[in-house]
Amino acid sequence: MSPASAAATRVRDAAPLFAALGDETRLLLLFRLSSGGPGSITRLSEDTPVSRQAITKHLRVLSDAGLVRSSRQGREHVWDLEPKRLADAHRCLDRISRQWDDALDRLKKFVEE
Amino acid sequence: MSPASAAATRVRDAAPLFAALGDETRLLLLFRLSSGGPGSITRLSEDTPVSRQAITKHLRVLSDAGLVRSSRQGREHVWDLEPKRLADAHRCLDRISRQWDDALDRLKKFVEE
DNA sequence: GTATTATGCAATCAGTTGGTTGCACTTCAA
DNA sequence: TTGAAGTGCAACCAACTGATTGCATAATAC
Repeated sequence: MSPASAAATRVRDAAPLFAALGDETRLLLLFRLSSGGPGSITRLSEDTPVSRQAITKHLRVLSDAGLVRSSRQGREHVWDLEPKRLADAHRCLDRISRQWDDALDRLKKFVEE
Repeated sequence: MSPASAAATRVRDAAPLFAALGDETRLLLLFRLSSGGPGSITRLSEDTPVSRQAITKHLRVLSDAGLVRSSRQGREHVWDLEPKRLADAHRCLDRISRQWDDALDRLKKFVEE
């Protein structure tokens, strides 16, 4: 695969992920889940100033991005982090960080010349 | 600072960054800059299907997020990555990755119990 | 069974976003 | 100096987003 199309693939994977992470309420939800453990919609809504419906929508976005998942327990929907996709996301971030390192090195050398 | 407000601060920093990264065109621009070096708006527009004005707007978004900067050279505006902010972003990604690692560990232990 | 709780669905709304086009302005080169 | 090249600005547009409210539905508790 050419470098250009490799970048394109990487970008198609990463952009929706970043987009899902690019909202304060959603990030707070993720932090809430990662430190406080799983929770129902109602419980997750209690921590925030926005309505339950708004939280539902945000969970849907995170779910579409594969970052969380839900399981039905009685009348409750319990949401939690999705380990597999979370690991994917982590690798994705590392890869981009590494490429940025390379870019920083390039800039550094450029300045030194 | 309490854990909750620490998370809030982290989130306020990270969300706009992720939002800026959450678009294919902008990510491609960043990869283009990190692999191909600095370039004028016209040059950067040549690689993409969208108009020059669209690229200008995306560069503005990236600039607001502190990820790129421009310098005037004659009638051209030359854009390049912003090393300092890029390093900040890198650290931010690492911090979140680490927290996710912790969350994954927690999930793992939870499953094993 | 009936009230309560947890959730889903739909309509609505203002604001943002990603994109375009047209025109004006500055700078460079012949 | 005159035309071409590189940008900026402004208006405009369709689509998406984040959020709300009201009502319906399903499960639980008493």
